[in-house]
Amino acid sequence: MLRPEEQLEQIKRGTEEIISEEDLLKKLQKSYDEGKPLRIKAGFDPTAPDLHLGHTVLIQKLKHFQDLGHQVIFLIGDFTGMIGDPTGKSETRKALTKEQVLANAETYKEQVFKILDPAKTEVAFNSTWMEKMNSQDMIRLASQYTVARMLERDDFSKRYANNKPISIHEFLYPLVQGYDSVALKSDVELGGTDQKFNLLVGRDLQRSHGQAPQVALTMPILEGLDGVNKMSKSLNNYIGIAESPADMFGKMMSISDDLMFRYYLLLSDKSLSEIDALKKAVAEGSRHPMEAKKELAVEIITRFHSADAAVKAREGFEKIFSKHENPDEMVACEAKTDEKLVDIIDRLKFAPSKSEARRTAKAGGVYIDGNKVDSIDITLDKGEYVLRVGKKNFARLTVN
RNA sequence: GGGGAGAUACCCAAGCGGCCAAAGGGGGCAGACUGUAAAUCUGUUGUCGAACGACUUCGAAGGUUCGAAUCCUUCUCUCCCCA
Repeated sequence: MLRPEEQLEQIKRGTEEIISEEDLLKKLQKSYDEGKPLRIKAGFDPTAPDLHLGHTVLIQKLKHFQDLGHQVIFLIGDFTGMIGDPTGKSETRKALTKEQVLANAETYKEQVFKILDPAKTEVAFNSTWMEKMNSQDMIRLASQYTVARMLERDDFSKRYANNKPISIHEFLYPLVQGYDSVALKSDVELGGTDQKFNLLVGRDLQRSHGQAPQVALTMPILEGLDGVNKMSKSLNNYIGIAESPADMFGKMMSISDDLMFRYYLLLSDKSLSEIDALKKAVAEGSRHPMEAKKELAVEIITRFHSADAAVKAREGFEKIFSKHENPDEMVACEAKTDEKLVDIIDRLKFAPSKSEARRTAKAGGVYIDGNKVDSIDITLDKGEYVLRVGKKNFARLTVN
């Protein structure tokens, strides 16, 4: 085991805030002296079954703890998922059904073990203890916090100020999450910066239950592909870790240069000094930003797929977008001479509706063998064609 | 419990009897320019239909009217003030 100071150095990398560093060092020291691993908790709301790079910022940090020999607890908030986390939301979330929550939790586990070692990870569900609580217990828990303190929370106070509804049950969310820390006797809890409030509630509740308060460690929130909003499935600005190498590569290349360095900082395994050097080289013009971006894409794809897949994704991308050639693999589609092009596009689901397909064509986004087609209310003669709709949709079309 | 305001398309937001498939902005999509960058500019943005057009949509259900997002009734939801 590494010495506490060295451990702290590794843990600190990339973190937003540690409350408090002093507490953490003490806990690390104690763990070191007694040879007892710390209990590291991170909770996940099972609303989104597909993990994306935004989630991995945190999971990577869990991995760091795991590699240092500490006990990682992957907490699935199946109970809280039925409440719906109000964090960062401008509106009340819809509650999930029990079935949805459990199904989502399964997919979660599968994906998270691409990063964490399943043998060294404790998986917990907060319904285990929450469902045993009766109404009295719940009220007792609720009595430990005040409305004024709840309203200190940024998203609550904003909603309150903007005349937006806040349901009472949303106040329970931070309390339950805090109580999870009591139930798990966690030493450290990890979360995004938006979780800071919830993590701190955990400290308070632990204290009032006679436990040493956990250290709250927050990680920065990863911006989505738009570079503004946080990466999330509902905003459709994410890169899913289960996505194909080609999709990952394409999405990675579409981010701005500024965002690329942000991604380097939070996602790459490169050391901080390497990243700084790269930034400098790009600023001086000795490195092309596109090259740096491709490298990052390759690194990420290698992590979730393989080095081989990453190289192939890069080659495929260069072929289509740099050399303007057709991709190696295209959807094959057969059609008859009397089938209209609109219907073929509709059948291939290259557009959400036929009207949309017509609009795309009118805007010049439909190509046959590289030539723009302005009307898609046409039929094709017998033969082989390459159909392209928009930037990404290609099909090998056989008309007979 | 009493009084007031409100619910419009993916989001914000105008419209307050026909000219409303519904202004404007954001976002999305496509094009130009590029590094599939970003920024900028242009077009477009309910569905079906080649097109004339037809159909569905302004919280929900009824009603008035030749005609309703707009008026009336009931209901659902939200916010504010007072208790």
